[in-house]
Amino acid sequence: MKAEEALRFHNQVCFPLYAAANAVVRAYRPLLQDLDLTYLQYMTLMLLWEHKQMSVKALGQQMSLDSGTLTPLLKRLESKGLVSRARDTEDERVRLIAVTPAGMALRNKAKNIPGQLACSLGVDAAQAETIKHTCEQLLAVLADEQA
Amino acid sequence: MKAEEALRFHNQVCFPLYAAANAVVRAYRPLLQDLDLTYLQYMTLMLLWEHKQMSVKALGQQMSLDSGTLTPLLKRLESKGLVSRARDTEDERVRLIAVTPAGMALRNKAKNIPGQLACSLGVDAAQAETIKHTCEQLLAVLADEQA
DNA sequence: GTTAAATAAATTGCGCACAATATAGTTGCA
DNA sequence: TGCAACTATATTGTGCGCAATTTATTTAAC
Repeated sequence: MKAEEALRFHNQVCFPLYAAANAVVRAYRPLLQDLDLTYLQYMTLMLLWEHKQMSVKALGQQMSLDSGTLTPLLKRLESKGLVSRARDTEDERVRLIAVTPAGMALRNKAKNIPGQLACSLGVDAAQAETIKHTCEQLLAVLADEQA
Repeated sequence: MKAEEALRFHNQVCFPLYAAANAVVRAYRPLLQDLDLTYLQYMTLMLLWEHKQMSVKALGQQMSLDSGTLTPLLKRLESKGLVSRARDTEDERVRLIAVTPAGMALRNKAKNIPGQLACSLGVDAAQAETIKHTCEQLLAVLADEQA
C-alpha cells in the first residue's frame, strides 16, 4: 500500500478495534449497573470467582494490566467489601487478593449477563470465535514484543 | 453454552478485544513519541489531514466519541499549535476544527508510521482485513443499539 | 415576535491505562 | 554477614472515555 493510502483514516485496521472495544464497554455498562460494577471490575471478579485468591501480578498477567491500574481498582473492590487485600506471609512483597463471601455472592446476580450481552453483539458464534482468536493472536504477538 | 461456562474468564469473547485495543495503543506509543502525539490525537489529525476542517460533532461521529473526550483533546492539539478552534459564523453553536500549517506539516513526519506499525502487528493482510471488517460490523451493530 | 423544543459544545466527576518513579522486601553471592 | 541486584506493589501525573449536566444558539410553532 502506498504511504499516501496508509495514512487515510478509513484504511486504518486498528481503529475499528479500538472503537469496538469502547463500544463493548458501553454495551456492558447498563447490564453491570445492577451489580454496581465497571467492566474491568467485573472481569477481575470473574478471575477471582474461579481462583478464589490471586496475587496482583497474576491478575496483571491474565489481564495485561499493571499495578498502576490494578491497585486502585482493587482498593475500590475492597471498599465495596467484595475482595480482601492481605499480604502473603511467605513473601511480604506479594498482595494476595481474595474474593469475600459478598464478592462470591455477586456471581449469582451475574449469571444472566453473558447471555444478555451475547444478544446485543449481533455476531454469530463463528464470528465470535474469530474475534476471540484473532485478538488473542494479536495480543500474543504484541505482548511478546514488550518482553 | 451453560451459564457456568459463560462466566469463565477464558471463555470471554470481548476481553481479548479489549486487551488487544490497549496493546495497539501501547504499540503506537513509541512510534508517536517523535511527533509528541497520543494515539487518539494522531487519529484525530488523520481525519483533519483529509478534511482540513470539521466540526466537533463530525469528528465524534467518525470516531465514536463525544465532546467530553474531544473538547479537551482538541484543546491540547490547539495548545500545540496543530489545530485552530473557531466558531462557525453560520451557526455559532458549531466549533470548526481546522488543521494549521504546523499540523499539516506533521503529516510528512508521520508517513512511515503505518509501515512501522504493520511490522509490529504480526498479522498478514488477510487477517488485518478480517479484524477490520469484524470490528466495523460489531461497531455498527452496537452503535445502532444506542440510537 | 415570543417562547418552547432541539441542537452543539463545554464542564464536571469518576474510573481506567500506563509511563516513570518510589518503597519495601527477597535472593544470591562474595 | 553484608550488600547489590532483583522483584512486587504502590504512587504520581497525564490523557482518555463517558454519563450527566450546563450553557449558548438555532429552529419551529404559535
